[in-house]
Amino acid sequence: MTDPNSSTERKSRAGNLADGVYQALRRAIIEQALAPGTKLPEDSVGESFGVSRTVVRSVLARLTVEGLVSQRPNKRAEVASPSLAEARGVFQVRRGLERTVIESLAGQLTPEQAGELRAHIAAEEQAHGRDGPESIRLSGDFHTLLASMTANELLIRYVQEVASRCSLILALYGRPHSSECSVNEHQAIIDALLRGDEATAVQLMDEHLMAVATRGLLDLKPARERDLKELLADYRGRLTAS
Amino acid sequence: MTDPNSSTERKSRAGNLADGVYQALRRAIIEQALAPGTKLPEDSVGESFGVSRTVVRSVLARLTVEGLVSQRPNKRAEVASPSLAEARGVFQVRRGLERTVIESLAGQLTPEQAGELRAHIAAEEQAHGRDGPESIRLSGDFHTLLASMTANELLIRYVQEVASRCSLILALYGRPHSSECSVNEHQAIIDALLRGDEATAVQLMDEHLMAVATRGLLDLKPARERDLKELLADYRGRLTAS
DNA sequence: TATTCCAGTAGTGTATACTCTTTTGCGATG
DNA sequence: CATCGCAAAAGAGTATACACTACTGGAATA
Repeated sequence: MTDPNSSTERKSRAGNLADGVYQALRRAIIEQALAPGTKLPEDSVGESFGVSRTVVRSVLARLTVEGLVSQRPNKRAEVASPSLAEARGVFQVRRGLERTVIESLAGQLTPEQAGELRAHIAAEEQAHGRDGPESIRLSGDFHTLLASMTANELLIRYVQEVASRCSLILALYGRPHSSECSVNEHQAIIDALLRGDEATAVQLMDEHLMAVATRGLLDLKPARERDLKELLADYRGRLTAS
Repeated sequence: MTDPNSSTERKSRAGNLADGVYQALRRAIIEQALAPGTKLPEDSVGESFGVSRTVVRSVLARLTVEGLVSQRPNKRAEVASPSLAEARGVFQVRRGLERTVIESLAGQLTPEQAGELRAHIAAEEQAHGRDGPESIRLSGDFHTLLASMTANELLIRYVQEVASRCSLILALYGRPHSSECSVNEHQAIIDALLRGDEATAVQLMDEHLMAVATRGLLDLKPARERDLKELLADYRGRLTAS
């Protein structure tokens, strides 16, 4: 073992290290700690988390499938930087997917689920001021929370995936805090949903996503260069974090 | 190397063995050479293709993501056997996805693309009689062909994925040759598409998918037991096949 | 000085070795 | 005869070793 146990990482009986590293790396990318284009050599990432290349390799493969990392044969993996064309494609798919979510949820929500949604919105409002990674994540989580209520495994996975990709896209092309302004829109959507007004809900969601897409379109990012290990330092340790 | 070169496998300069094995295994599953529930131990599969567990591992991971294989920690991987609930979920997602495909294609097809589609339909009619794996595959390929014309990478991937899953599902729950009867439906869809009649095309596609879904609902499959390596024998060799 | 070539280095692709978990088969025991 | 337990075998999780590819920088050359 390269590094028996460092700081706070202690996952009862390890089963798969991969999952932990996956979560951490994924968050690091989505929360924009790792800018698009950042190189991710297998060894370096492995050292950062204290695992071998084998593990990192599988994680990178997974993230590649999800479009957060791009990998070409014999080349170092890097944080993906989707083109504008790809970005448009992702948003188009997302609209279709979330339409499906709405359709299967309209008028079907239990009171508990309604409560969960309201609580989430409250949290979003709370984090409204701060522009930290928190706010970015919460905004995306609204959509995955909604999706998770469909109990449709595949739909959930797909929505998660497009939501992740969108975070990355907004990081690349979006204005600094473009995500914040959508809290009311979220609110309006669940209102329609709870009324059972499917048509309106579908339309609101569609408009919301269009708005999010068009809100992000400028800003090329200066993207300060920092050391990879330093950037990842915050993400080891909490391997099972939220 | 365990097995330097066996029979016809010669991929110029190998780059990634994984891709070849992936294609082969995927086809084996989709064409129902490997029945749902078939165990896929890493070593055995590796021996079948003359590659190491490392490679097989990555392939299985990939197929797991795509829902063709299911893997639980410390358990042997096996060909997935989705539940009816999951099956329904897949079809629901598929409908949403293909709706998006139609929407972005209506009235946008070039003459060449139209020709390609017609050619495909012709091939489907040709294979109509034989119930071989050929027919199963062609039927699914219609949808992926259509998707590929959107030039939306993500949409293409998702459609491919759901189409694969659906093949598996029909293998599990469908009647023997349920896929054949849909050639006319395919025809009607591209007709509407070429006319630029988006609304009709969307509706036809939706009905088509509903029909495919409901056509498959009975038959639990006897599933003859055969030796894994024997089953896979046909699939090695042609690592870059169509 | 600019350019080409080559060696050294960094990094991926693949195989294999080792450890730990799960399964399996068989003998002891009720 | 059933079943419980345990040891051997099978298999997954992980690390590492080695081979091959791609990048880098500098020396030799024009």
